[in-house]
Amino acid sequence: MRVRFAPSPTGRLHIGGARTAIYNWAFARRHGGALVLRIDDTDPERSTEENTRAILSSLKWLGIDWDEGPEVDGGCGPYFQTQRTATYTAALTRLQEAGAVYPCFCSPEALAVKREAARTAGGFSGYDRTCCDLDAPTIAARTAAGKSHAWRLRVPDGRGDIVFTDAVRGESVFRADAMDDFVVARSDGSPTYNFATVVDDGEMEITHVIRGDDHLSNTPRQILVFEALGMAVPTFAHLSMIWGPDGKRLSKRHGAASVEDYRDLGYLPEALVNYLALLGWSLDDKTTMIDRDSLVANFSLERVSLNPAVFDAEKLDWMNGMYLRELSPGEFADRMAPHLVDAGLLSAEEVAEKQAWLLELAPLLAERVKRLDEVVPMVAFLFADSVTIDEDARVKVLEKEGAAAALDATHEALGALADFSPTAIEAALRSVPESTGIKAKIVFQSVRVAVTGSTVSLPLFESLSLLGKDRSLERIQAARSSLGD
RNA sequence: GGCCCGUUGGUCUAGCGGUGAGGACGCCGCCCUCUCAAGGCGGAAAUCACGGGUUCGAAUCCCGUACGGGCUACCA
Repeated sequence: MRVRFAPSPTGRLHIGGARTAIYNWAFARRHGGALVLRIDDTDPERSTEENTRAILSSLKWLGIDWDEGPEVDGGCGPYFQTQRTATYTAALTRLQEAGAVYPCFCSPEALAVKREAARTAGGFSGYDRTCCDLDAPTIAARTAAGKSHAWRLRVPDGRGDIVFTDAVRGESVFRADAMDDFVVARSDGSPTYNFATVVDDGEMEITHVIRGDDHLSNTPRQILVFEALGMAVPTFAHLSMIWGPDGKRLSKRHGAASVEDYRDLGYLPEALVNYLALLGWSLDDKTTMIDRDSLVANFSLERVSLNPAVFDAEKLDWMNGMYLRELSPGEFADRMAPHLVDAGLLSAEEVAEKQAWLLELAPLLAERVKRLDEVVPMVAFLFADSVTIDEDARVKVLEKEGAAAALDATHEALGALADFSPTAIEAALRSVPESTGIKAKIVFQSVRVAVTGSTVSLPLFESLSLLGKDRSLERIQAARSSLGD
């Protein structure tokens, strides 16, 4: 079995494209087939090399490897459509010789006018076959006169219904007479999408075309091309779209829409793959966490759902948190380090120097973070020279009865410690309520606010230990002084 | 306009003629607890879009309607 993923480099790898890639990949791996990566860059206006590079790197980041394509030689290259013009020309020649296509001299403007008219009149708005039966002399004369023409595929007269069995949707029927003679080659000779993909899918011996269902309506057209070319028609499988919360195709308008966006936000590739795999496919009635191997072992097109799925960022967050918590402290530290560096909290060298310290910090963060970018605000207090105390926290905690005395007592208890480990700190702090009679909650919260500036923070004892004795005492002292008397 | 696809709690889904319509996210409550989380337990939440059939029996099969989406380009 041979499948392909054929993104067009007109943008970054979209979340929907990523899911299509994952399904193709899983299908290929499941059946021991090959995944071909082909870059459909026939749109010169919008295709860029930068996008191509970004797409490849996103796929790699997701852990999707391909058997043939850019950077991986196979027998069917090249894998960029812009480098395959000779193939399309040859295919077009075959169609010309077979009389399966004809030149069309109609100008796009004239066609647009007719199309509009036909549409408002109600009914069929396809090409009206003006140039369908031009005789050779006419064609020669127009060409000699310098008139340019496109090539259109002639839908065979008497062609019955176009029927195919979609691997996820079942039997699909399209009436051939509702199909118009569409353009296969533009007047500049370049192939259109519906022609180039078919030629390539045929030449590359693709057996299963798994793609978004925005191509469902194109399928009968493409089948006509396969037939005209005398090539085997592959099995099609159309995946429904991924929507934003408003029921519209997911896009940047909804916020993050590309794989890169999600990477930068601190999602783990394994979480994104898991989430996407289950957005439109299910293993059974209860599996929500599925790793790569199980996905490959169980993926099937039959269990792909037909209806569009709304992308639920909250569920992705939850899932990402699950994966984050499965990481070892070392792995977590490695993954979060880039975010600390990006935020300017640490330099790359410091990351290396403070490995042990980061390893202690990691587990504290892992259980309260859903995205890696959330670590930045949580650890900011550890990097700042001093801390600005949240106004609300000051009023609700520090200015309350007993807070000042608690800070005094804490300062003294901690100051006496030689060992500034979390357990030693905990013992010291727990002794304060006993010796002073101040409620434990007030003691802990006062210290927390003094040291972190907020009523919400990482666990107190560990935070103090991570901060270090000197800086902890300084902050407690500073908070205490600010209270006066 | 024409052609095509889809419709189970707010969201992702299981279901493929007989179920108390199951699970997950989210939400609410309780427990745990130095805050926040994480974790554990429990709960609310679906007249299976609507209307007709078929059948002893329909979320499941058929038809229609509504709503949503896609295609209808010398875009992909």
